[in-house]
Amino acid sequence: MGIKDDAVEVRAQGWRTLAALHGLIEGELERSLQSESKLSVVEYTVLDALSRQDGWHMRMQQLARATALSASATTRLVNRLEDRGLLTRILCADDRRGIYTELTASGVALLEEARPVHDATLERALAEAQEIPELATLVDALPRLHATAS
Amino acid sequence: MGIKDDAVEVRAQGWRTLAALHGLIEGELERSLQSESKLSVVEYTVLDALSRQDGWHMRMQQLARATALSASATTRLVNRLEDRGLLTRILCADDRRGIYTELTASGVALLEEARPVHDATLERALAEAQEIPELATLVDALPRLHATAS
DNA sequence: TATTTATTGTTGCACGAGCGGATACAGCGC
DNA sequence: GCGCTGTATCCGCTCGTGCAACAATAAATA
Repeated sequence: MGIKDDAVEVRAQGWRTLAALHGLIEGELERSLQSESKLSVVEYTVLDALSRQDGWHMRMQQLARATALSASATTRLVNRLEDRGLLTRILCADDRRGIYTELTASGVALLEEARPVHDATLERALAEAQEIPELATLVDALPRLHATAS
Repeated sequence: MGIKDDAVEVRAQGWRTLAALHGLIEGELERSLQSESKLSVVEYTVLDALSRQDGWHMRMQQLARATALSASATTRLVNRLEDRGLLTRILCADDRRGIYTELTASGVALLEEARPVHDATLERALAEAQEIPELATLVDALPRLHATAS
């Protein structure tokens, strides 16, 4: 086993840990968001991303990248949310091929209702993960990624 | 914004980063494994997990936990792999309710063919992620999770 | 200016995977 | 015998994919 093989194995193990933690958290978020706010994790992600965007709007492609979805899945996702009145489509003034998606008032309201649920679940899931030896170190590392500028 | 609110926001941001990196890596793995070995990421995960297991066998429930899948999804997943001759089911001798899944020779062969593809893709995906500022710190942190005992 | 080419987004389709719930049954421990 | 656990199977549902066709607009080029 040379240094090179080690690197491969270290990467693989890191990936397994990442995937395991991701699966755990996503599972819990899915359950709580679904039962409390009738939102899937992706849907929450969209609303949240929009709310953190300047002017609360985003183009379809940005959205597709932010959610790691295909173009058609993104269209349908936005359709679902639009049907529920949580966001609207707006034509870009500058590039009229483009379409902005923008939160509506009730979208903002639902998001603000869901956010505490999301945050609490996240906290709980991370706490659980910390009890699992393989995941604990990653859990510890997460908050250090974006050190708060004191 | 007190200390408490900061913690919430730091967790949320950590989770977004984790999810983004996970999505990126999984997407690339999915494409390369699918095209090179006709395996999905979950399927590869199962084969890999089995290969790293003492005696190369695992019970359905362990598998369900390892893949973050439901019981019924696990059954179907194992069915698919069994139909392709990559693993077999074996009754537990001690607890005859339980079922062990075990790699077959051709399962091992396929895994060994797929592993380099997997590892190379993982390396490439991580390199790509490192180019993305929001993800770079997490990418850097990953290999440090399981420090090689020198 | 007129014509081509590229980009952005939508839609329809066939297909596959996962889910929860219900059901069934065998084997375990008491 | 009884209740619990481990597994399989079936159902209807949702959501994802890739692909191809299409419209509208922008950009490039002749």
